[in-house]
Amino acid sequence: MSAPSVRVTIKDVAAAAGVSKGAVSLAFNDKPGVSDATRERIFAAARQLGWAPNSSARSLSRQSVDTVGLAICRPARLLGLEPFYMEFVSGIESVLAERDCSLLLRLVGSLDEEIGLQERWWRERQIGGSILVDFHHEDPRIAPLRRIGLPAVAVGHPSLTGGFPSVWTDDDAAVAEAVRYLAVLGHRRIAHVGGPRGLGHSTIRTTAFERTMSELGLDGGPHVETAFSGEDGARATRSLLLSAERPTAILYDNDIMAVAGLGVAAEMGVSVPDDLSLLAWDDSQLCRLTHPTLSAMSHDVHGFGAQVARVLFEVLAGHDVTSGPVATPSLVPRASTAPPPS
Amino acid sequence: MSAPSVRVTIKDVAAAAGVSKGAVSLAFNDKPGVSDATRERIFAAARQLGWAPNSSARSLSRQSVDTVGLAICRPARLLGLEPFYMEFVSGIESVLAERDCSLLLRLVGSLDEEIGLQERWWRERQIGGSILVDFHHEDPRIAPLRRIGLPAVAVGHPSLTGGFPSVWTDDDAAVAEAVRYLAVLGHRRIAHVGGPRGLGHSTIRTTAFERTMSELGLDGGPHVETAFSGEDGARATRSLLLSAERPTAILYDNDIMAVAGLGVAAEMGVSVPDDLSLLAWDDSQLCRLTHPTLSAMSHDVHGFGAQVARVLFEVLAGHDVTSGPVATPSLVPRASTAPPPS
DNA sequence: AAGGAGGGCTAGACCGGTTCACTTCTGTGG
DNA sequence: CCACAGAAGTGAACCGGTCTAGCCCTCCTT
Repeated sequence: MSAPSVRVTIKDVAAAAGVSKGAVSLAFNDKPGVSDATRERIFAAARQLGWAPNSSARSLSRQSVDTVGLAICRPARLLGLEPFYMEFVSGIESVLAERDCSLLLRLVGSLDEEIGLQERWWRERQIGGSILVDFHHEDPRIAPLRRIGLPAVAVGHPSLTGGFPSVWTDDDAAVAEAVRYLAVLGHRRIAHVGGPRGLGHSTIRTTAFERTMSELGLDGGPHVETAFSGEDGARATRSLLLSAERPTAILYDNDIMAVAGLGVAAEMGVSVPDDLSLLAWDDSQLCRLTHPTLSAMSHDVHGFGAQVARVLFEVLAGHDVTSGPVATPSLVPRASTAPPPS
Repeated sequence: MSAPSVRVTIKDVAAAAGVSKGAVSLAFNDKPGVSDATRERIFAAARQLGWAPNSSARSLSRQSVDTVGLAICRPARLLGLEPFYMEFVSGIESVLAERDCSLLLRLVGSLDEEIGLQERWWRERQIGGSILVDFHHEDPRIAPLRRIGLPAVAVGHPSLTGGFPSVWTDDDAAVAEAVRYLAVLGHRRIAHVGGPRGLGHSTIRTTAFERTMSELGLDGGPHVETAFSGEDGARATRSLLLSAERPTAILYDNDIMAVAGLGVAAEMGVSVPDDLSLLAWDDSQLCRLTHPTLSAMSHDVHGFGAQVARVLFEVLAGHDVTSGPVATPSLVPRASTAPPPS
């Protein structure tokens, strides 16, 4: 009664259908060379035996794999908190699934570890290509991974991705929109709680922040670097609120830090949005659950992931790749932003 | 200059080292039959050619795969929010990585879709085994997956997992602890915001809640069913706070709903913890970021994932499996719980 | 009726490893 | 000096598919 542990192979199906292995292969790959009647007979036999082609054998002989890799390099405790990645992964998968492809996911502790992993994956032909995320300045992954010829698509601005075809969000424009919005509300002392300087998109956002501030004739607002954790966001907010030139608005680089900022404001008796406006990035459900609800720069992370996957398939198909930005994050005003106290 | 797209195989390495394919295989698998000197020569040749064994070829001839599957069935938007899964996955991977194993992750939309996926994975020999999560009552996955003989470990109480070896947390005991704690503080009207009834561990918690309440001689506190989303948590909290018999304490089944509950209390001018105590489940960083900080039932999710992976390896090795619970979640009191108003 | 085209199908090489039966060589005990 | 054990290494079969060259047949053309 237990599982028939006999391994059923293409040969068994062929025998059952009274044809050769080759015919079965043709039928299962939708290729011409078998009549409709035979094809049906083959499918029936396969169904009855519960056979599906062995994927190792298939990729061995096809010389190709239908798996793509994704390594994410952040401490797990942080990752769990950022809704971004799960949503991103689900976008990737929505496209992979259409093509019967799988995603090999790995959380790594450092970029060097990632380099080793990607190299191994590629050399062992475990993956057909990879998605590279979180680019740093002068990213150390670029040289070795290009050298081994790993087909990949990079998530990040082309200025960071060292020649890999890439997909990115126009953070520069989005930051500008965020800052201008706060300025229009009347804020003049605007602070920015950003990510670590090494991380490419953090730098882009920080630069955009400073540029926009000076374009608006506002003295460069204070900028604090963090590692994206909630604790960091709380610490940064606390120190900003205690500073002599206390800002009237704070722009955060993710939503978890903004939530933390809201907590700190409450703790210090600073009223949001009356005394202080907060603006989050990476809008997630979280921003709608707090009181007051958080205004945020929102974007379609699921669609972002899907687009990345689509471009990867272009790369794998050997097509000319269409690097390009996805839709720019746009402002969703909620209850955490208002004119500054007069 | 571009990547030397020549495929280097074991034959090339053998030639370079002046031995046969077999010798290279022995060397790379740490098997006796080659001298230390030869072994070194082989490694040197491999290193120089940048060779690593092709994983498809290897699993084809070994008749085994070093990949395990995990399908998670929840809407992506929800998933992103629950820190639980990322942390859980990272725990799984910490064990897989030690054994050079990979995780195939897929987000699915329904249990039926998962059944199809797991069957395909297994029949195509893409995975050597699987991790099954989120068991429902009379879970429809059990019968078909047992029938095809998929080696798997289940995450959930044995009463739910239909004979699959399993790992679980003792939610019953944890709920009892939570309720008793609130009772000791003096609360008598305690409410429970739980998950959907179909979901196994939700039912266990709900039952435990009701049992403990009656053991303590408290009239069965109101229980609300939700789908685990923040919006659900907000809605549930709102209706509880508006009810005639307004509870003085609420126990939530995850942390995101507790955060939402906190927002609703603030919005309605109900002071936490003075007028209302809140207790969260699945303690994450989030619980420390709000104001007030959230008391929670905390457990080591990373370790949970790791233990699940270890048991899966037992299963794969054909050993007798050691099903068993992991450490029971324990209460971490913070600022959201206090005695009820007198 | 001969020649050609093309559909349907098969045999067998091949993908890149692992493994097993077997050979060769070296040292060892009787 | 021979028998024998064990270590080192080889050659070929095998894993389960894909794919190409080629065979047979039917139908069409002239």
